[in-house]
Amino acid sequence: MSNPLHDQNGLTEKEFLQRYNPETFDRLAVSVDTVVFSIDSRIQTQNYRKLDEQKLTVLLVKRNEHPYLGRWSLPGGFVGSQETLDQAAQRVLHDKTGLDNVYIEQLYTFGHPGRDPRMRIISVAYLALIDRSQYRLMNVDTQKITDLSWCEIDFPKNDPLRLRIGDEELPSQIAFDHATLIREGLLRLRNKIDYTDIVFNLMPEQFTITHLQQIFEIIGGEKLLAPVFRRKIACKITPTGEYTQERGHRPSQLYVYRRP
Amino acid sequence: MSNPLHDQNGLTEKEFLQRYNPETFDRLAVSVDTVVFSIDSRIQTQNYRKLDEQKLTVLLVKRNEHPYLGRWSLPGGFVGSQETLDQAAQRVLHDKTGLDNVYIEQLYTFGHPGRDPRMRIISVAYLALIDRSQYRLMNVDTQKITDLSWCEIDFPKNDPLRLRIGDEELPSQIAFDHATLIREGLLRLRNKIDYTDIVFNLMPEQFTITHLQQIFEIIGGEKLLAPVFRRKIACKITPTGEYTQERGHRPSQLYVYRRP
DNA sequence: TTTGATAATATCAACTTGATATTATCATGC
DNA sequence: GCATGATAATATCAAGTTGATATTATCAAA
Repeated sequence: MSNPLHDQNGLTEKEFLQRYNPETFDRLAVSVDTVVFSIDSRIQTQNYRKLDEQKLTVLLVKRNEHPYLGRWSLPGGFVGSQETLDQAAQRVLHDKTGLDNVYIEQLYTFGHPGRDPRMRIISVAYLALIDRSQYRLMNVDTQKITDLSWCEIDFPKNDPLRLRIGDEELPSQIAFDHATLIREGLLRLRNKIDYTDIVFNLMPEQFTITHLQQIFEIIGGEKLLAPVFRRKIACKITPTGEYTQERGHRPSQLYVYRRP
Repeated sequence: MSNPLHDQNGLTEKEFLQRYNPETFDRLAVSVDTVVFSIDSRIQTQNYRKLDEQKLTVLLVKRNEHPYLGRWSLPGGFVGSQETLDQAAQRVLHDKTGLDNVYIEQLYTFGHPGRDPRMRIISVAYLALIDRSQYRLMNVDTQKITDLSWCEIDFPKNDPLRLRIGDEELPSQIAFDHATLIREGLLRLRNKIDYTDIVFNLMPEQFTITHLQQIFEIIGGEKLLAPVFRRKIACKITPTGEYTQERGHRPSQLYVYRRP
């Protein structure tokens, strides 16, 4: 729909657009990088008892290309010319990790000149949350990526962020400014866990209240009182009537998320 | 600092970067658009009494170029190749409106293809808050802008957003997707007013509690109870001992923001 | 049946909140 | 002077929420 008005060069909007030359601006690229969190629910059996330790993890890929060849980075890629930013984030996840149809939300846009040695690259960071048990990781892009790994996170309140893969501490090994992106993602998650329901994107279909509380504690970075937690969460979950089959103590009931 | 490792083409990072051609990606631009809010404290005298009505306003500019020639838009511009996004937002404000050294925070990045008819333009939106009495607006860029104006906002809770300049209702007259940007800025402000101190960026040095409460009500979109509000705000402000000189009723004390 | 583990609920004082009522201080006008 | 009408500021208080600890429940093993 062309605007009937003419500008200072006597052009209508239609004429203006036909002559518009995009090359007049500096060369620059836009990428999306995704900070994917999930819970590692590792079950250890000690004596006759089951001990399960929950870990918050973030998904990293090992780069097989310059720059930062051989380093760990977040899964990312350039924004295609015909896709929205949300679509770009979903596509990048699909192309690099095999994950589909994941909960995402835009996190922050990082644009410091020099954050990428190739050229000016502005990165729109996305936060993604998945329940690991419902997804299967795959290294789709073996040309550019040699490895995928869940990286364990330690982030107690008022303490610095620590990242670990196996026995290797790696904040300093992380490519680009991606350690900052992970930190921002964690702070967003810590902030929103109290006034939204996003945490349930990390949970399996059924879960116990104790399990849920542990995840609140890991993300919040501090211990909570069980009766207080139960009161707060009660309105968001529905009991199933089923119970866990753990041994050596009273079984705990399984709940499901109750959508508002 | 070159990486000693070689990639699949046998190149070091240094060699890779020397041969890197940025032209392999689609043409695309990044802009910043700023949503500047301020309070219009208009003072009307009726009979012997002073009535002051507060209005929340957003700064708009009237475009003197295609596209959307003659329409109102947010002040915006392209990101320079050597500046950070925050610097770009501050520069754009300076270049288009004469405002300097303003409180800003990144809001959201809008990248829908087709949001700009010229080409793919990804816009990093910024939220800015100013105390109008401390700044002077200026139309610096008369080439591209014919007018600057504060646009009045009405946004009661659970109701749609309404915008007005003088007697003209203008949501539909706003260029690009800028009505959406304004709405997102308002929702951010409404959300953060309760758990941060950003509202004081809108306030003059000294203010009364009633004045502050009115601003909370406008931004929150709902009425508040005075004693409850006073209790909540008490820890954030310091009484000055000075009082307003209003006539016809008990004078109200002036307060200043107490930084934490 | 005792022990030791975790789950789940009960109890309760301290604190916070929403709401209304009361008191304070001014200018006006009879 | 004193009643009036306006807004500022505080008082009061019941109801609700929170933090914390104590108690009870249910299981398996020894």
